[in-house]
This record gives sequence, structure tokens and C-alpha cells, in this order.
Amino acid sequence: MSEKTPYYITTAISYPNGKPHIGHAYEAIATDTIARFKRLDGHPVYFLTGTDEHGQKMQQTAEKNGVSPREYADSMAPAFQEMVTALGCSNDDFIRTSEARHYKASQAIWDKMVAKGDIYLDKYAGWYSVRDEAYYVESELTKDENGDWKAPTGTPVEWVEEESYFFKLSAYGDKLLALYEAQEDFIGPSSRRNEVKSFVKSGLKDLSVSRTTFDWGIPVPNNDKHIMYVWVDALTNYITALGYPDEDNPLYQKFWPASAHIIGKDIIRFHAIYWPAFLMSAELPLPKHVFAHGFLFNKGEKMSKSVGNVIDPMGMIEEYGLDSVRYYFLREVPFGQDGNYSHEAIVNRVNADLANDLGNLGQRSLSMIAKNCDGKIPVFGDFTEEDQVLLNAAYGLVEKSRAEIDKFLIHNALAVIWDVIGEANRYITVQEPWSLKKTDPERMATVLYVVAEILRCAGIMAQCVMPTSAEKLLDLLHIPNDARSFAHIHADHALKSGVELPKPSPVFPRYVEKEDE
RNA sequence: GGCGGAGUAGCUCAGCAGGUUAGAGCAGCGGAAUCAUAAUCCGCGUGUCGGGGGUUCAAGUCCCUCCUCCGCUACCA
Repeated sequence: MSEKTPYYITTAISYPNGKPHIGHAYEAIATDTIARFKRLDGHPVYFLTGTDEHGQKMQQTAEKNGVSPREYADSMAPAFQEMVTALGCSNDDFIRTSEARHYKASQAIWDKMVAKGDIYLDKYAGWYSVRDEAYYVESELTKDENGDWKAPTGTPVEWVEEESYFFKLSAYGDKLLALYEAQEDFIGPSSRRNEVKSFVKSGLKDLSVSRTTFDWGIPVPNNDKHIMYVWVDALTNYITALGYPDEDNPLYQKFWPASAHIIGKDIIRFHAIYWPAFLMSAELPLPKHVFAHGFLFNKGEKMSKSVGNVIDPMGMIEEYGLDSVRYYFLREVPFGQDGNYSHEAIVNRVNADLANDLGNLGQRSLSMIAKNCDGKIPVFGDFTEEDQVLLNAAYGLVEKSRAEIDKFLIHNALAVIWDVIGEANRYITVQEPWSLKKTDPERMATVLYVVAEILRCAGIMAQCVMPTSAEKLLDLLHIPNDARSFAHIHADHALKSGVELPKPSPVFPRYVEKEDE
């Protein structure tokens, strides 16, 4: 069997000037689920996440806290690493853009873009508000009664000019449009692709890619007065982690170009326009997909610190359990669209799908096996048509869900799995193994065998979204660790009759509301 | 303002190369069953498919128009 295509997937790197929030967590678990899916499906996978630590905001926040930017970054990054761990992410590396390897990579790609003739020194001019410490474009400004320009915040602005390096983004408009044409699925979902296309069609201006007003960033080669615009360095993290600029590095050789960058919808432009332009300039291969997920809302309201409705991912894990949280967000929210969180919704979803449908399917069948089949995988007779239909549905799961995952429709991939679980519950009702127990014990054994086999397949599939619970389920079926990949979802690897099973115990507990006292 | 997306059962959504009585899940109501985590299974919806107009033998599904909501409209990241 030839090895499948390597699959390199990344989250965006988080900006650690605050605590991790549910948005960071959502992106991480979604990316992790795809990464796990691909691994289970036999691909060599590299999964990267990390923190984006440079920039003015980090420097400002550090100053407010009376520490250096590096000290501040060092104090903030661990919370993100801990979150990723707590979320059960299977990332192969965690990159921090303040690391030495990343300085090397960023300066190398910069040099490549210089060599290509795409970077030049000029002046950046614009309306600047000293008080806001921000530039504004003219369309944002208003004139006051004296005819002076004001920022949207009401602060006075002045026309300032600053020396800056520019990247010739304007030269890449046509190439980018050609890319979007040639690779329809480069940007997903399609609504985002339209936005990006129209933005590019409206004409690209050259991009200011260096700053001189602060110094927390990667120095521009051969000109220490300038640091790189954070996005130049931030985007480069995706190749730093593979060993760039050493293009002979085995990781780079194997995994670049990336299969997918999973990002939030707010940073699509940087990933779908700037990043491919930078790579084209540096003459490096382009990623295959950039997919933007939506935002999460708390009962329809945007989460914000001032409203005080921010969801802490660690608190959620504690309340509902990690696998329930992972399952809820990935099943409930159509991936690519905005989603909603509420206590009622998660309890409802988790109890219905996990405790009732899958958990109870396991419990009802495994306890019958324990009581009536000597606690061993039942001996089965000939399969009826109904048996075969159900088994085939399970064996077809990989192909069906893979088609969804390849379109980044994680919610659909999960729905496909739960369709089979529903069919299995209906099958039991129709077959009535509890009646067969008296009338036809051999047939009862066959029915229970079929259900156990469905559980095996569903359990293997579910590993991508709920690794811990799925493992537990597979343990109950006594599936060896080396028989838990998608390749085993096939009749050739079906359960062996007579294998002794452990005593069944519930895998997905029901969430019961706490009494108000 | 310009460009783009969306408006379908209480909720979340699917449907759309136009074509039989517009679907699913959840919630709700009724029933069956009793292996099981009071779980499971079956049955039950008179929905103006945002409003109006048009094309067509036939329109959530195409065209026009209006209303509402949302996104994008570059240098904070």
C-alpha cells in the first residue's frame, strides 16, 4: 500500500495580548479534528499551532505592565500552550514567533522578496492620530466646525510621513486572480472567496511592510531602524516550523506546501492575498486551501469583555467535559458559518447525540452481550439483508465523511456518522434481540454481533472529534490499538467472535442540571 | 454608496440544471416497547418557502422590484 499524501494543516497563530478565549479554542479543536481525521485516514500529518507575539499592541500592553515585550510574551504564551493541551489537540509543534528560528526564516523570506525586486524603500504618508496612535484613511475622517479633520474617535489627526519599506503587492493582482480562477477551492467558504476576489479586482496598492515607530518585531535585514510589519513575520510561521529557510529540511520537503490553513474570517485577506503574494515573490509553492471559520456568539450576542459574556474554554471543559465541548461546537455549528453557544443548546445536543444515541446504543447492546453471550463477542450466523444493509452503511462511513472533510464541512462529516448510529438504534428495535433471546438465541447473537460491529466502526470514526471517549468505547469492544484506523473499517477487520469483553460501563454520561440551592 | 451573502416549520438548518402531497434534526403532543444512561422506536406540522410583480404548462427553485439582516469596502492584529 503506497503512503498517502502528506497533509500539513495549521491554525492561525494566536495574538497573546489577552487570555485565550473560546474563539481560539474553537479554531484549535476544529483543526485538530481535521488533523486527526487525516491521520486516521492514513495520511502523514503535521499539525501546527502557536502564538504571534510581535507588534505594537504587544509592546504597548507590555509597557502598561511594566515589563519588556519579550517578558510579556513569555508570560502570556504558556496559557495558549496549556489551552491547546487541555483541548486535547494533537499538534506536532507549537511555534512562537519570538523564537530565534522564526527570526531566521522571516529574514530569509524578506531577502527573497528583496532579491525578486518586490521590496523598495519609500515614505508612508497618511492621516495619523497621535492620541489614538493609529492611521486613518480619508474616508473615515470627518471635518469639524473649524474645517479640521477628525478621526472617527473624535481625536485630531495630522498628515505625517514615515519612511517605510513597501511590498509590490500591486504587481500580484492578476496573478492572484488567476490563482482564484485556477483553484476554485483555494479560499473557502465560497462567500469569502467572493469577498477576496472583489477586493483584489478593485485594485491592490503596495503594502507598507516595515515600521519605525516601535521596535518589538523582527529587524529588517541590513536596516535596523526598521522592523517588519507583523503580518510579514506572522504568516511566515507556517514555513518556519518546517525548517525554512533550510528547504532541504525533511519536514519542509515532506509537508510544504500546506494542505490547509484554518483561520478566522477576520484574517482572510492576510491569508488569501498577502500570503500567496509573498510566497509567489519568494518563489515558494502556495498552500492548497485557506478556509475561514465563523465567529461564536453567546446566545446571539457577540462576546466581549465589556459585556462580560466571554466564554472561558477551560471553564466549559470543566463543566461539560472536553469531548462534549468538542463535539458540540463541531456538530452544532456549520463550519464556515457563525455559530451560537448556549447552555441549553449544549446540554440538548450532548444528551441527545452522545448520551442517548451513541452512549445508550453502546450500553444497551453491550449489556445484552454481557448477560446473554457470556461477555464475549457473539458468534454470528448468516447475515440477513437488513444486517448487510446496516453493515454496509457503517463500512461506507469513511468514504462519505471524507468527502465532507475534504470540503471542510466538519458538521456534515459528523452528521454522516450519526446517521448510521440512528439506523443502528432502529435496527435493534426492529430485530428485538430481547425477544429472540427466547425464540431464537442464535439469531439474537447475530443481531448483537451486528450492533457491536457498528459500534466498532462508529467508535473508530468518532476518534477524530472525541478522542478520549471514542477510545473508551473501543476499549469496551477490546479493539487493539493497532486496529483503530479508518483502514480497519472494513469487513476484513470485523470483530472476532469469542473475544472476551470487559464489563460494559457508560461512555457518555448524561448531563444532569444541577439543583438550584 | 459599491460589491457580495442571507431571509424556508417554535429553534438550527437542508432543498434550488424549475416539475409528483416542501424536508431533516431538536423541542412539543400522542402511542409502542422494555435490552438500555427515564434511554429507544413509531405517529402527529393549515409552514403566505421576507413582500409585490413577471417568465413558464409548472417557481422557495429563473427575472425585476421593494423590505430586513449580515459580510467586505487595506496598512490594530
